[in-house]
Amino acid sequence: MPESPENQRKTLEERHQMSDLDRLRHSTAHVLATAICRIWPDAQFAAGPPVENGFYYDVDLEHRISPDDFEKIEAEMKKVVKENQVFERMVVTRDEAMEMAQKGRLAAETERGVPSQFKIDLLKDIPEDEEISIFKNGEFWDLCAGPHVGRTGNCKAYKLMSVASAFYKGDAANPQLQRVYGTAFKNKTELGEHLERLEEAKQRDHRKLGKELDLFHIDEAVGQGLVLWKPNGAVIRQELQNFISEHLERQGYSQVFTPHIGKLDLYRTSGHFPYYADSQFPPLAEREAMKALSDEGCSCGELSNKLESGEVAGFMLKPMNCPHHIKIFQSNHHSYRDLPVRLAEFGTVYRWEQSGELGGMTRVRGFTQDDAHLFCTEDQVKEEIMGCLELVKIVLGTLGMEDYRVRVGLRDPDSTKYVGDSDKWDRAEQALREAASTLGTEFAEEPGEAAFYGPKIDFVVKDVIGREWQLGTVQVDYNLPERFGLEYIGADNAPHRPVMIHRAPFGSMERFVGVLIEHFAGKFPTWLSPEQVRILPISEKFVDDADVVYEKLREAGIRVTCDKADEKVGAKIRLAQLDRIPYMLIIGAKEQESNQVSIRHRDRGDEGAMPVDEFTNRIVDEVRSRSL
RNA sequence: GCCACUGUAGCUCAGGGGUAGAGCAAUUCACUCGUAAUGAAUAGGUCGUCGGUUCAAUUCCGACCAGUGGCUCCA
Repeated sequence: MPESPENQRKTLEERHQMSDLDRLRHSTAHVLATAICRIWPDAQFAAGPPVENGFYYDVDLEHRISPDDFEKIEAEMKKVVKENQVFERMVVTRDEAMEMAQKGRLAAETERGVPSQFKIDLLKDIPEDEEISIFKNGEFWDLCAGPHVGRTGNCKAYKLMSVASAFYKGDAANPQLQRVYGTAFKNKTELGEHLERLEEAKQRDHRKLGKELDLFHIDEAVGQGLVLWKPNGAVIRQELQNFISEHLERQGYSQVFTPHIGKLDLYRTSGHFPYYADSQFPPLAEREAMKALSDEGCSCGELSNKLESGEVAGFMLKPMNCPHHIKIFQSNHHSYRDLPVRLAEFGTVYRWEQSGELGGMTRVRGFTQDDAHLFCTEDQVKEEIMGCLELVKIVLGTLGMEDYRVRVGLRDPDSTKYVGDSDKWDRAEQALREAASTLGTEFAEEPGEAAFYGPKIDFVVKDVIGREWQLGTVQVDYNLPERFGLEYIGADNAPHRPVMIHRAPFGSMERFVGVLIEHFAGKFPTWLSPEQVRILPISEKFVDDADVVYEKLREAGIRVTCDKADEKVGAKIRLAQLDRIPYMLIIGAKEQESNQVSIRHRDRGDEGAMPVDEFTNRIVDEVRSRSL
């Protein structure tokens, strides 16, 4: 997500409000720097702030730090901590600070032949009226606004986590530094708990579970970021789509289907080509045009120019569904009485994400949005948005995802990059605000976060590693109706321009299911479980009885299998547990005699025996009500 | 796209200049079993791809592809 508060300069006052834990982490960053500088005296340090769960320090260094070095660095840090150096604040003038930096004395233990280059640069960024301070711990002096803990001895529970690279000041034009991440806590117990949480999080990583539970596969031969939904994953997706579709029907949506490609001209009209060409798959040129051009000896570069200028016709994999839906809307005349028109589609789109950004199902190159476009009058905007939010609320509520953040993205008052007149914006922003306040959840208004074509509401959830993912979104759009010249006839018998609303409660099926896997740690509620019941006959003698039960459940529409393997029941249970199957039905001599099944639930354990019909009713009910 | 690390059996991983090894899974056989692993046998791999160095490369080097952690980006 784009927010990067650490890049924004904090005022001294803000810094002094730093929490005790952040203070400790920041001091630990200095301890880290001290250690690195003892081991590699040529180290040039940039910034070393506290971050969520820890801290980092950016350093430029000949030696490439690897995790193998951590032991050595931590050992040196331990010495610094043991020395129990006092963190001493010293106020200096700008000139004095600059002199130290020139001598290489900053972020170092001695003067060096080379200047402390990044510190010089950072010094230049300090506002004229701000006090400049140096923090010293032992011989390690650093340009630093603080604040710090009293002594290095306070930093006793820390661990280096990873080393990565980062552009200096987050600008891709700047050189890359080595960023050493660490975590630090008040004491070893809290550190241990944190590390344990991380370990648990790793266990529920959707990439790991996706493989173990056979949900999806990404194959090199198919392509990066292109998800293959395996049978188990497809069940989950289909159930979710059915669930949404039910609610779409209730809310008066019409479902449509559209192709995966469209003519370049369509995207010229929408403004996506060639303006956003970098984030799209390259265009598909028509075969005859390609042949004619290659006969002329036209190069690839020329071809792409011709595609761009429109001299050569071509198609594009759709990066979004809007233009197709717009064309459906435009294929009829519309009276104000028809509005709102709500067109919904599970539409697959393709975007050329940078390769380094791809990962699992949460960031992919082809994905299916649970998309819809609403065409309505200005007056209907608020009500329609409320309808959209209602849907998001139902969806997240049904899945027990209560831990989300709502962002209302408004326009940046200073900017002129927005389309549409400001009256409309004011009204739309107000409508969003009012709609959001009906959610019953706190929401944050974020000026500047609006799209250029309209304000929006986003739902953001955190994954297990603490990364935030935008899922559902509701966006008002003034741009596309304008570009495509959309119209409806009003009560005054004159043409009017409708407002368009984009909305996707899940965002994308891929990302949503990825987040859902982690949310449930693979233990999907029964209605979503690919396999809802597994029958476990105790021995070969009972497979006939198992078959009878199997047929009954199948007829009731339950996804059931029977484990006829030549194994002990303990082993079968273990397997079923690992597969996160909600219900195990055990059938042996006892059950045969009493004509019952013994039920074991993956979390609740042995639930005793009951007649098959009773169990069937129970589970059918559980599935129908989509209970958690 | 950038930096770093990684790529060995279906999965998890060990090994290492002289054409490869474990556990689980798979297959077969025996056992007919009561709430998280019965035992035995068998089979399974151009060691990511392509080049280079070498008498010899899976091992060393390079490029590419892919994954992971970050950075940048995300209409």
